[in-house]
Amino acid sequence: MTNAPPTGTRKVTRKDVARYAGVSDAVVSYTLNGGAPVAAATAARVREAVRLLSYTPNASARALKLGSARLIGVIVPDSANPYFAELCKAVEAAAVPAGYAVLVVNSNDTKKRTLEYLHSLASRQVDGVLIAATVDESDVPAFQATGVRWALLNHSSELAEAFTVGVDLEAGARAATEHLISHGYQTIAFIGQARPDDPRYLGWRSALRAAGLEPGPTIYSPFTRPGGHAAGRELTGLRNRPEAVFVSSDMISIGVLRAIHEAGLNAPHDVALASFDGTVESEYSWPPLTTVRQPILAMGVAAVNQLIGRATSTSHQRFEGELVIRRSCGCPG
Amino acid sequence: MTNAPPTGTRKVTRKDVARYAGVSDAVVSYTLNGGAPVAAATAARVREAVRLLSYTPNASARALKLGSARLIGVIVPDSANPYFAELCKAVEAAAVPAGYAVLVVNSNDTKKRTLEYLHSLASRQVDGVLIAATVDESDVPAFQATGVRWALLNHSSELAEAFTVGVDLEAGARAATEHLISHGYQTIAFIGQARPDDPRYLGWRSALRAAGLEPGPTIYSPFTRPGGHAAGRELTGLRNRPEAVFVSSDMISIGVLRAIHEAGLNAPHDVALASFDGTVESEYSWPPLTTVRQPILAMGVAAVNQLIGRATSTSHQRFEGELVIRRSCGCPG
DNA sequence: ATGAAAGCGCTAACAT
DNA sequence: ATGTTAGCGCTTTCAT
Repeated sequence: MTNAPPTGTRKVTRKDVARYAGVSDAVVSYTLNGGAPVAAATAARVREAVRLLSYTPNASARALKLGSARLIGVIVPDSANPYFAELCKAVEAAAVPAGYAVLVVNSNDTKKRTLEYLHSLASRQVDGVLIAATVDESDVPAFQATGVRWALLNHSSELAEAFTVGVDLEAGARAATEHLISHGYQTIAFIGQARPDDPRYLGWRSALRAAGLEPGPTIYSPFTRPGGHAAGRELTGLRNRPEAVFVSSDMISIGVLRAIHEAGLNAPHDVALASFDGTVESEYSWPPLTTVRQPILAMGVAAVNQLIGRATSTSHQRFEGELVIRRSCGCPG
Repeated sequence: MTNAPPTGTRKVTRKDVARYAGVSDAVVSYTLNGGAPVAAATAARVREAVRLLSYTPNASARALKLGSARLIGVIVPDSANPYFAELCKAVEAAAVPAGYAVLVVNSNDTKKRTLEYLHSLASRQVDGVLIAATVDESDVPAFQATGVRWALLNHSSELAEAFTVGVDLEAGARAATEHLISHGYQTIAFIGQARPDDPRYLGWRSALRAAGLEPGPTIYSPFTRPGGHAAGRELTGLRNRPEAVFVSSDMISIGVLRAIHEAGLNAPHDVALASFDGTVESEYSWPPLTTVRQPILAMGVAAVNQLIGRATSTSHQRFEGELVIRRSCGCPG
């Protein structure tokens, strides 16, 4: 049993509606899209015909004529990652009310696929694409060459020739680390991209420095649960285990937490955590994570508006994260 | 700074390529789509022109001509729910290699939005839509009326006039409950949709009956983390707390686990759990969940094939879940 | 207020 | 092997 359209049923077009309502094709269009004034009685007849024939406008024809498919594309590394999943929903929440559909594709974090998808989206006459994948200056020319409007989502810094929206990673990391410091922990580790060009790393460093504390150990981790798990094992295996750790993402934290439990340790008692992102999972881990929540919805809305609305005046729109205190840092909460 | 296409640049069409390569429009089409044999030298010239002009075919025009946008739609209740997020990725994994893009929309579990989206997808000339939302017989006529091909994903039983794919929920629940029984637990509760038309409920019931055990308490929960949390509080508050519980989804389990921790209890020691779905999160909770893993990828592939390939002979394609043993049931694992 | 008709970019039937 | 052309369903300019 399959659901092919009943055989013999020709697709009903605008022309059928026009004939049925006794008007010209143009009037149907006017009635439906308000392109010109239509007499009330005529409009009613048209609408009735639409209903009766269950007419569905052909969006492809419309897109061809208009050069816009009322579609916006989103390129993410992994749509199943909760952070990106939430981001995509935010984009959808902003786009749908404005009459746009959202087409999400997975780059798996490869530049090659990102560019391929950008082309494929362009060919679909998208009105713009939001790129939430790792991107640097060297990618810009290729993006420009596609001719589509695009903007960078989840990008924390300015980028020449690009519109970007993202959270202030450094300030967030600093706030989280300061909170850890306020608990009195003397040695505070870092997990994530431990490089001086990573804003979270910088934030952690600067909070420590400001407090006159030596930086604790740094452990590299990709932004994945298994990556966090491995990093967590490294952490728990340390000869001088730090009292606390700033972790660069919730995803990583989830993995770290697993390693802590497996080692028979207790968080925050044996090692306290502060995390980053504020995804739902951070609320349901054990212990619940103290984390810097990104204003995901607001960022999605801003990005969509940049794409479909009039451009705002700034090239980079920076949002502030909000430290949400839960138990992993040692607070009673 | 915005990324509008450089002003004054007209979009390059097939005709430009043809002129540049010194051939007719048709030959460009033949070269690109293999509609007819083309001399090697000519083909090379065309391809060169394509490259030089960075020509991107207009998918809307193609879709209009062909009546197919090489697009498949997916309607889910919530794309940020890990189970559905993984399902969507599975669909994408099957669709993209076949040359189809995937457009995912959120119904928020309302019939109204499901139907609206079905229409909107139909108007976009999708080649089919996969519906992974709660659907019953009464919805079928309206779906049929849209004229699009559709199939039900995540639907565990037959449905007249529909093609469905889903896991054997009852068998899965039975296996999970049997495993709990094998641990020697005497009283085993149920959390989920505690109604005799829910296959998981039935599976739990029948395992208990077969073992000669009285059914433990049943607690209702929607398939969400907060729902599970509330159910978990109820569970931990019970005068005679059951020794174990079968939970209808990982999402719910995550919430239950939080309640267990908050009550100062220990799983599996104080209450053992077996769950359902096998999402990634089940592997990273504490304790990791013993759960019935659904073959998500295989189901996504099957559904896509049904939509775009030749129909298989069956109307319902049933998959078996696989019990994966972790710690929440009391196993050392 | 309504109609006629051009044309968006593409494919494919038909002709050569 | 290649060219010509009709037409997919729609919007919109220009007439009326």
